[in-house]
Amino acid sequence: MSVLEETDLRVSLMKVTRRLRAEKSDTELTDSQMSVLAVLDRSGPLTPRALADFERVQPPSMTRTLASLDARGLVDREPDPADGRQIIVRITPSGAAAVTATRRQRDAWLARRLADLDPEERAVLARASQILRRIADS
Amino acid sequence: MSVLEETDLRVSLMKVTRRLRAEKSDTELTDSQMSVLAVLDRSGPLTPRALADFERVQPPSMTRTLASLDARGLVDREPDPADGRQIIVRITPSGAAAVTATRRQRDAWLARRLADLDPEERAVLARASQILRRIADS
DNA sequence: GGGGAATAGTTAGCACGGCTAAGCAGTTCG
DNA sequence: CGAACTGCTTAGCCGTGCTAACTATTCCCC
Repeated sequence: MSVLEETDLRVSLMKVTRRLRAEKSDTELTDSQMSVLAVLDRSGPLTPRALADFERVQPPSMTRTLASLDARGLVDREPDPADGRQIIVRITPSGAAAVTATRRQRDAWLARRLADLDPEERAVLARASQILRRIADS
Repeated sequence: MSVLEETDLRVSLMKVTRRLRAEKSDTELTDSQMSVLAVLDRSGPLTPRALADFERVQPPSMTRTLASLDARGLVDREPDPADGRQIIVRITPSGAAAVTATRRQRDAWLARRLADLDPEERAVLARASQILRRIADS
């Protein structure tokens, strides 16, 4: 078995991610917008601070992303009745629909590439996906 | 065996790449600047057009990135003696040093994570690296 | 050889999303 | 009560993606 070189893996990761990132269309949400919506869709209502921490972003950056999502009606922002400093961000039905639509569009490029692989290679990527997730969260 | 979902793989890739990107050296090179320098370091002098195509970016974006690298003395831009329309971009010794420094730092972060894996997991990532490279180049 | 088409690079201007600094409102606690 | 802390926002800088439009040069075909 080949030796795993950090540089090789890193370059592969960045290259394929750059390709993925390039696969956008006009109607599509940006990376950060999509990512925030996906978190809200999966985890339920959160505060801006919690979202910023999760995305490893500073609070002002999250404010801007949320303002943009709010303006498009994809999220709601309501004051927290229990703590006047906090805001509760909630995904709207329209936002949830956008998550689904955008995800589908985004996955299309990758799905086409995966379709060209043989089952064993797909299995490798499935396992790698889990391992990389663990690394990213560490 | 788990099913490979495009979304899972895509999110894993983007998450870990985001973490990697955060590991920049003190020289404060951005991802795109670093990427261009790395290409020049590996492939030798290139034209802006060639760099733009390689990075899958429009020429004006590359112009700006190159201007910034030029201003920092990390690349040189000289007219092509053979074709008056073209420019030849060349990495400087200082630019090559920046590549090495950043690469070392990013590899270090990843190397620490890989060290926590067992050999079988590392083998999976080694194979995935090759598969992803092929996908990125497709 | 001359003239239009194509190519290379740039400039201008917009959008977006990182960041820090600073400010305001609300909460906590000595 | 008042000072310190927390949560969010605003203001403003920067990098980098884009398109449109411009200049300069080269190519190619009549």
